[in-house]
Amino acid sequence: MNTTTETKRARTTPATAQVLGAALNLFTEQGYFNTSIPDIVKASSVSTGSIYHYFRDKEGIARSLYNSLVERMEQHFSEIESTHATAHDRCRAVIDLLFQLTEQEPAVMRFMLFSRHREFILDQKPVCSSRPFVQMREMVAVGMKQGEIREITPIVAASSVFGGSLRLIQLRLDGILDAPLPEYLDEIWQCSWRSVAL
Amino acid sequence: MNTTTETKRARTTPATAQVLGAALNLFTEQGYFNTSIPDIVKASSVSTGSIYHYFRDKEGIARSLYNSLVERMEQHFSEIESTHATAHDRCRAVIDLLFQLTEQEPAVMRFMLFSRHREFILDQKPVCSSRPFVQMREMVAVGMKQGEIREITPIVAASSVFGGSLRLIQLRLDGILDAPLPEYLDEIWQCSWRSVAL
DNA sequence: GTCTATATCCAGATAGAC
DNA sequence: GTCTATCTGGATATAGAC
Repeated sequence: MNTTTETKRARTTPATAQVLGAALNLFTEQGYFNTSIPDIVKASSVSTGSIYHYFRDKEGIARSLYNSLVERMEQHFSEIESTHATAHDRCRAVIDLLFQLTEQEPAVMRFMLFSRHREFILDQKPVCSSRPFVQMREMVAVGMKQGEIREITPIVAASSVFGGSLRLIQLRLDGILDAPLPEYLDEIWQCSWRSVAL
Repeated sequence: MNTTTETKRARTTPATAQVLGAALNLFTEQGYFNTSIPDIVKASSVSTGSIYHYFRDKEGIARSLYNSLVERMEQHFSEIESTHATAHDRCRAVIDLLFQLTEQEPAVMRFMLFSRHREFILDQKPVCSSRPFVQMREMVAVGMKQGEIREITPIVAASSVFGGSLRLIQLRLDGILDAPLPEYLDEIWQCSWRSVAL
């Protein structure tokens, strides 16, 4: 499938998948710059030559990783938009998803949300401008138009709805929170929604 | 002043101040790892030899910078605690301060809040565990004990009170917000407080 | 396509005169 | 204390056999 109009991203072979997996772990555990190609070679069991065959350079690995994760998040959010009708339900579902993802794949969340991509991926826009974040802000904006959410500056509303949860995710990833995030979902959501509801 | 019990931090000479200033700008503009010692030499007009004389190594520059900024923030917050009596007033004052600092010294905020210190300063605890962040959580905890804030999990309350504002700071630093942060203070504070008030 | 061996570069760090 | 000149390691990236 999808053999036509290949969008200049590397195909997925077993080897590339291994490299991307190893890179994700190393990048999030030690940071991009503390991870050398030899490190990735060891962790992925793929040789230097093959790595450079699939990815133009080290940055290419990070770029490929980032793009695939953003795309995956986009699809999740679109799914949420199509299965939930109100801003209330959509935003809650987003937070629920992010909390679950954080527990199941902490490295993914760490890389997506808390890496400084612009320091190692050239010409990269800040994460906040990426499609998934735009989708989150749109959910809030729609909710405001439809009278679910108070009339305030849209970006302030969005920050208020998602800010607390994103903060909890960071605390969890930094080891400050002992309990799994889903345990806090009801409480934080109640706070978040109160902050913008009529 | 403070000549006794010097706390193993480098004294402040004109040269060290220049190095720290240059490093702060370079680290926040390009990132720590994209900044070389020669870069700092050029930007600070202090020679390699002197830099290594004052700071053990490159990491030492970052460490010194980080410690001095954390200490400064601590003092700001203690000042706020002693001049404001309620959690409501204290938390609002903290956000007010952070918003102003972001406008006046964006590099300081960028370095404090959004650098991955643990990737380049060894044995560094996550920022969220640093004294200023603890102070912020304490303000909320006290407010809860005194009945200003609903009885919920303390860390959730703190995340809800400060999460939206921290999010706005990030958006502002990433160039997503055009207007200076203080213009949003009233709105975001209203949201934040509603989220936890009785 | 995959591998090993190797070239090249430039970073961090030091030596030692002044 | 400050400087310039220099060393050294290890990183990214390539060459070229298989």
